[in-house]
Amino acid sequence: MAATRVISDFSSKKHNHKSCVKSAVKKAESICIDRGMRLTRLRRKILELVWSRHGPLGAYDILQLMNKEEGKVLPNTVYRGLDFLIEAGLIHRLDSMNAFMGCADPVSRHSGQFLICRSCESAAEIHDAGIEQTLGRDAKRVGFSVEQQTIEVLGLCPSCSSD
Amino acid sequence: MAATRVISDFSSKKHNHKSCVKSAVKKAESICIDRGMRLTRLRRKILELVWSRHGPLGAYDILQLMNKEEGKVLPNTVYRGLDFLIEAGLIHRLDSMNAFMGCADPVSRHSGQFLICRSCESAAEIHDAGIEQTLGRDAKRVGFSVEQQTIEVLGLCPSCSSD
DNA sequence: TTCGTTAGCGTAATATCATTACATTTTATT
DNA sequence: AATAAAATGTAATGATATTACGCTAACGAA
Repeated sequence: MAATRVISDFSSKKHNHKSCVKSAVKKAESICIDRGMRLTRLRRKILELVWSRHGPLGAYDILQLMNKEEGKVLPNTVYRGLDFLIEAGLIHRLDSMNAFMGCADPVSRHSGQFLICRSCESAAEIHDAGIEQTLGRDAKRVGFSVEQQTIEVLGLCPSCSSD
Repeated sequence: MAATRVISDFSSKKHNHKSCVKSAVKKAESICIDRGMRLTRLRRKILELVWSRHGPLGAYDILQLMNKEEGKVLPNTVYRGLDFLIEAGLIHRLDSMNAFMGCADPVSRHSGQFLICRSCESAAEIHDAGIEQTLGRDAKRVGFSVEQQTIEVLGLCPSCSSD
């Protein structure tokens, strides 16, 4: 049986965050080159901002940050950037909270499986291939052809549930 | 291994829809009585409208229908009704499409597992207890306490994929 | 029954999230 | 350099959801 992987855990205080933003951008650059996609300045900036939170971030939060760090930017611009990044598999969208989060494993395309803390609004991404397969099998049984799976589990993260 | 149940399938042309709305309301009434919840006229009306579509329906669609069939109603009223119905387990919210759908099995509380057709925007609800358990186990492994699971699979329903 | 409390609803305003349409600029290609 | 395609600028608007506050109806206790 395939093991469940933790793609990105709830962010701990001791991890070096700056370096993980950097690493995400580096991965993104190499992926985009490989695939002939253009990681422009704007797109890279948005990716950095998403990663800077190390957790779900709303489009308008990003907009605010952009306006602070770049010149004036309108919503549309942010959404375009986000669309690109999603398309490239560099970030995921969390439907249940209208937010976006960097993907720590953008090389292997996968469905999003998230544990979302309702208290601190942090999130962890996991990947359980078994679930993906089972869901695929279930869908097939009713003649449904799967294009994308979204799994979002709401609850309390370790640190919030110990409070 | 627990079997996967189809809670509500993609709606077929030959099923008697009127009777299934009726049955949903009847179930809802008995559930609310049992639990000491009040299924008011407004709430029942909203439940009927949700069921009348036999598929995901947006809050503002419901609002329009309310305005047609009842007097003037404002968004707030609809959302309050929807919140109640969700709370009672009588409908589910589909986060990926900002829509609401009646639950055909409101007696047994369960997480929502949906197959959503991107073409005709219909949806089927299934319940695979195995997935629910597995996800729970995965969460436990990282110390996450689950309160709610949402699974939304996007793709093509049988009739749309044969086109 | 009456009183006090709570739950439900009416109403308006506003917050939040996302897209459309079209002009302009940049980049890649020839 | 000329052209086409992709990316971005800009404004307006659309779609979804919540807050705040006041009134009324229902419910339980005295």
